[in-house]
Amino acid sequence: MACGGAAFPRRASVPRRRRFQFPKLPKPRITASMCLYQFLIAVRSEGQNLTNEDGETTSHLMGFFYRTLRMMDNGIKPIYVFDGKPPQMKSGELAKRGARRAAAEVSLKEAQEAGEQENIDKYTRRLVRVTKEHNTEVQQLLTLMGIPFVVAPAEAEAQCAALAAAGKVYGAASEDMDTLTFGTPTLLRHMTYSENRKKPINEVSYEQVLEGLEMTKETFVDLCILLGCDYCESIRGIGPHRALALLREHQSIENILASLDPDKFTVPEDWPYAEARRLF
DNA sequence: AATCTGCCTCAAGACGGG
DNA sequence: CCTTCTTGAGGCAGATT
DNA sequence: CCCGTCC
Repeated sequence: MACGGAAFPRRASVPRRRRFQFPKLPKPRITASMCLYQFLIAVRSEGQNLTNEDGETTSHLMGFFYRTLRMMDNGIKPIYVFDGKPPQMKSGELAKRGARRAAAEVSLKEAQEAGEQENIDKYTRRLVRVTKEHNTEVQQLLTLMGIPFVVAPAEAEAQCAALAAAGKVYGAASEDMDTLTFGTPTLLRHMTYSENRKKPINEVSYEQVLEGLEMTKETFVDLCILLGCDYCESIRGIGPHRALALLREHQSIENILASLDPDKFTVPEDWPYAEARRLF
């Protein structure tokens, strides 16, 4: 999502390089849906997913199995969090996605007709879709492995943040900055990066972010809304820098709106920023 | 001149032998 | 009625100050 | 590290 790293000055995060690819931490929570996508897209051989003898896909199971073992080897006890019902999306976003998918389908067909294997692989990956069965199968695997998991009532990020805030787990592992907006005390980024990507695990402290930005929880939430979260549009022409500057000056979206030059910036009609705020 | 925003595109795991 | 669901990073052009 | 293989 769009609450991107660009919004956060480097001092707000605490990078830690470790000898192992995972830190020695007790119980981070990990959002599972993105893992599913990654495994289904990446775990392939000659363009095909790995399968059992009946032709059923096993890429996601391989991925979860080995990654979880690796974490256990490094002294981490993960708790996976699955998304509950899908988030209600903006209709514009949905349309865009449909268009992208359709474009990929056309490109795939062209590649197939031209016999361009490289492009066939590329567009096949772009069309990967995670099903309910994939989710169920992974949950079954985790059960058999004795690894706990939770199915969130709604968004996994919110659930992660809630349990981290309650002190049940060390932190939330996610690439999604919304997790921080939901109030996770500790956000672990790049937790699932493979070793060859050479990225250090990034431990972000909510408190230090607020301190570094000199913001309160309330202004931080407003900042994320201005940057464009999953729940509502952002204001065209206002990106990270202006959003930060405006909030520094005015403290809240209401105050900003009151002083914003309507000739320069167009605020979306019926802009539901208050609803978005309530969700965080 | 130096920023800043927005749009485009791409790529996405893990293991182990040599 | 069903097929549930993606996203971050980096590069670039053009607008803006 | 590189690259074939995992199913």
